[in-house]
Amino acid sequence: MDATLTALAEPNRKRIVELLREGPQPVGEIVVKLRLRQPQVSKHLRVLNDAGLVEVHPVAQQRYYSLRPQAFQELASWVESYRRIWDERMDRFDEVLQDLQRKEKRHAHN
Amino acid sequence: MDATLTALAEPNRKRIVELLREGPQPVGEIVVKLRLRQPQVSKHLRVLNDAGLVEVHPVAQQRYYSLRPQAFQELASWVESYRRIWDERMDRFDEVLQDLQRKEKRHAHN
DNA sequence: TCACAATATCCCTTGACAGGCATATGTCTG
DNA sequence: CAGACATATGCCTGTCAAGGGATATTGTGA
Repeated sequence: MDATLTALAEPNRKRIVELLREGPQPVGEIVVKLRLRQPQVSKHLRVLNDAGLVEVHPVAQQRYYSLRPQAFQELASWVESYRRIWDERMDRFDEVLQDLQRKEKRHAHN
Repeated sequence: MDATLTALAEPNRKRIVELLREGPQPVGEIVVKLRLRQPQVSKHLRVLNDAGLVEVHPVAQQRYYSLRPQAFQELASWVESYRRIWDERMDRFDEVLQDLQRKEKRHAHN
């Protein structure tokens, strides 16, 4: 999860991921489409691979990279774990805060 | 979204966010609970704030920080936009790949 | 107004990491 | 096996951002 976020935080890496939504692509195609240098693309793919975000399918001398669904599922559930923050009593927290503020204000006036 | 990911990529910042799940907390409490130095916590909170991940409620001389639901909603929908990657025909891509591989293999044998 | 508490900002140093480029590795074809 | 093609790795450099520590800022109570 940590690795996932770090990997996605890099702009070009995120671009690669977005591009891979269209389907598996060989390195050379990513290079052309994103107008990056081949070595950097390879390096970024390495990071993405280590983070489990992509996987490789060698075809002839090309290597097709594709998104690993599992990684996104995990990311999704992590974010989902915050759903109660806004679904459930987010307003409860607000109440508590307003209470605090009122209390302080009264206190200041004494 | 970009800022969101960058903000969450930093380990201590992610810790702060996780801590804030328990509810709004003043800076000093975060300092104690996470055993970080106060200036760094303030700096991280600044980044989180700029990214729209948290918001501030001043109470007396303290400043309560809390999570901003909206930021997490947006993050959630971004991740959700990848759902088709694993929900829908992820296998279609696999088929395509296997086709490619078969084709190449046959070609190699000619 | 003064002293204090809570927090923010500034400056500095250091480490991590991305880009650029040369080159290594691996794979196919003839 | 040679040569070409696709991709990966190594080394170097510059940049950026996080941590440390001192200090500024702001609000609060007496």
